Amino acid sequence: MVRKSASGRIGIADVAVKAGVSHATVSRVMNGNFTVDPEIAARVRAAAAELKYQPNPVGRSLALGKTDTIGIVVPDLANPTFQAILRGLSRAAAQDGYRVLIADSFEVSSEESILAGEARRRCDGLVLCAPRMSDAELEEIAPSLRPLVLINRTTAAAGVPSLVVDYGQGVQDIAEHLVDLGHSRLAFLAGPPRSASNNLRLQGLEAFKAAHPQVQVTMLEGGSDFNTGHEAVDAVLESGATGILAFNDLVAMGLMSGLHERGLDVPGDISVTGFDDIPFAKYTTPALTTAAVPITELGEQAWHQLRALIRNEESDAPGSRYQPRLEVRASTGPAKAARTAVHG
Amino acid sequence: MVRKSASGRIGIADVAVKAGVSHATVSRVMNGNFTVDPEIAARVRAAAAELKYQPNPVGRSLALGKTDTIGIVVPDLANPTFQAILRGLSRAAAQDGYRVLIADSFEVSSEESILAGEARRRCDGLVLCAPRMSDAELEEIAPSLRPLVLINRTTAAAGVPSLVVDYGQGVQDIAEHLVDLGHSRLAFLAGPPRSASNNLRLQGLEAFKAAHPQVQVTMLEGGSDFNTGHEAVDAVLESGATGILAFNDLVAMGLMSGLHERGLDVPGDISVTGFDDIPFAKYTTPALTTAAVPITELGEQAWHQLRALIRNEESDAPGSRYQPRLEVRASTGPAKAARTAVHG
DNA sequence: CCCCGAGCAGAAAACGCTTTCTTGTTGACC
DNA sequence: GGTCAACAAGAAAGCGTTTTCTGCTCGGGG
Repeated sequence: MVRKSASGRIGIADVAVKAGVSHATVSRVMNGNFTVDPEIAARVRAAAAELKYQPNPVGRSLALGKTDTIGIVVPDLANPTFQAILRGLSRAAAQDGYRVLIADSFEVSSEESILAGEARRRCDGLVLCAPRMSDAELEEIAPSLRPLVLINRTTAAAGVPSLVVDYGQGVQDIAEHLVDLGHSRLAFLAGPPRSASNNLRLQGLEAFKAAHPQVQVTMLEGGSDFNTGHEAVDAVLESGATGILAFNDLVAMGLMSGLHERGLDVPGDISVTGFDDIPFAKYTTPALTTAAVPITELGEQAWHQLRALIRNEESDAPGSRYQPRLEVRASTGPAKAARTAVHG
Repeated sequence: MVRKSASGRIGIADVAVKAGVSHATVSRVMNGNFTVDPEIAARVRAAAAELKYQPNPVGRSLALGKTDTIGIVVPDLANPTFQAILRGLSRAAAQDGYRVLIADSFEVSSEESILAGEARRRCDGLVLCAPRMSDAELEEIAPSLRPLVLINRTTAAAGVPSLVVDYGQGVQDIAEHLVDLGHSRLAFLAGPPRSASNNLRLQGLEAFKAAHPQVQVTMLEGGSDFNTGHEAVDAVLESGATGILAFNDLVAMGLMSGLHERGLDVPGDISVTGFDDIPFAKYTTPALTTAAVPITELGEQAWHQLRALIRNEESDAPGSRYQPRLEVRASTGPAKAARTAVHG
């Protein structure tokens, strides 16, 4: 009848009693300390096995000052981009014996720093994913969150590496591709206003416009999901553009679906591009031209940076920059003769 | 110069010293215990604020015997179904102040029980999502994992509620729908062999076949992702079926993409159905007919069941059963005249 | 034969918090 | 004015580990 007095669970004390040794010896055996007599060690191991003893990680964490857990804060777990990052992070961390705790801020930027703080205190490190908070706030709380790795955001705070995707370059590549196909009237379906990655895209487009003054680029309000694209059909048609750069693949899919409902052909009438190259992009009809971001790898790299920070506090990791790769598929094609605004 | 001797972080002791009171009093104040003189409480609060004191959750967890964290074990974080469950679970748990720790078994069923045990020990409860392990193994470890909630799996072990989706009924509904459209030759693109939900679908199809002996139903090997569907085009065409039930929406999308490449029209030549109604299903071209599973709600309900278990150990929650809802869209249509096997 | 170092295991402190137990003070009631 | 209840705050005991410190025993060398 194995039973622990208080908690109901069996602890190190039970094993110690059963093996007729002290707590300390049990601990030593469980941690592979070789300064224990082999015969006693065997007895302890036998007792532990018989009682199905499993060390309590909370007690262990308190004594060791580490939890073998990292946290990740994302603005929206429904977004495939963040899901992919989470997946890459989780997989990489698991290989080193770390688990991941997730915190979803639901795009409420005011909650972000509290959430991040709470998560950080339970973990050995934190990944802050595309935070929506202001630069000032980020810089202020960053030091208290270290070891910290940023994704798609940078900060002036010291010792905080960032992994950023060069959305500006990516969007320029896409625009160039459309121009090469003969499109001279483009439109950009923007993303969430607070998103740093959206700003990078806008900067990229400014650079593009400067280099191609003859191309007309219309800016349209937007968001980051299907509906944004689906509901933007009217605005897109009114713009008269023949080449549409959607904020991401989801928006592009929503847009294509809306265009299809109106009886318009992609890319015959209008060319559409996405961004991210989520797995679905290859299987839309027509397959989506997009800029591929090695997003799972980003999560993986985030772990590697964080691991370096956790292991030796002073590895001032530099962070790195990822170049999207243009992925030309069937949703873009040669421009028709110049169109004028079309309704419904 | 605020600095804690050992850990570098400031603890309850620092606040106590600064406020000129004992540790106990600080703890009482921080936990809203009203048996403290208001004036002293104010002093403590001021000290805590000035030092930016934040209680260490690990110490707290050890003392209280709870972590305010729950775990979820999924077979594959890349699967949109599990992502949606995770999202619903995380959101619901967050509203009650709980966080979630994720564990991905990467479809390695032998790792599952170890992973589950480790996760459970760090948490107050566990959600086991479509576990791939055997019934025997599940029943054996279930008691040690309680409070435990199962998703898409049941067990004879006591006090373990399950949330299951009636995939059998769903697949029958879809098949009926195709028959109503005049299809008499169907094919089922199966999912992963170890998946319990796949078995439920197969049982549903058996029931369907019994009720409709005149309908021919071909079984095809499969999987759960895009590629499965894309690579199944040949097998599908050889089967001569005009109505295809894909294991899930991903497989259906892969299949539609493959059919499109072969120049076949959906639903003109072949009708295709999915399962799950992931957000993408509405935006494929043609929009996908599928069986909608309230998957995010499933995650939410999982939390509610788990919460009941955590709060009063003896609330023997019954678990519940979810009925998929047929969602007819544009990927299914009237059958053409009977086709014979077509190649290439 | 005695002393000292090495080696091994138990005792105890530490990790940071909560909570019970204890003590000292105050106020009320007889 | 004395006794006792009520109460507020400090002391200390946990929670389950790890790890340092201490002490004991044994073997070897002087």
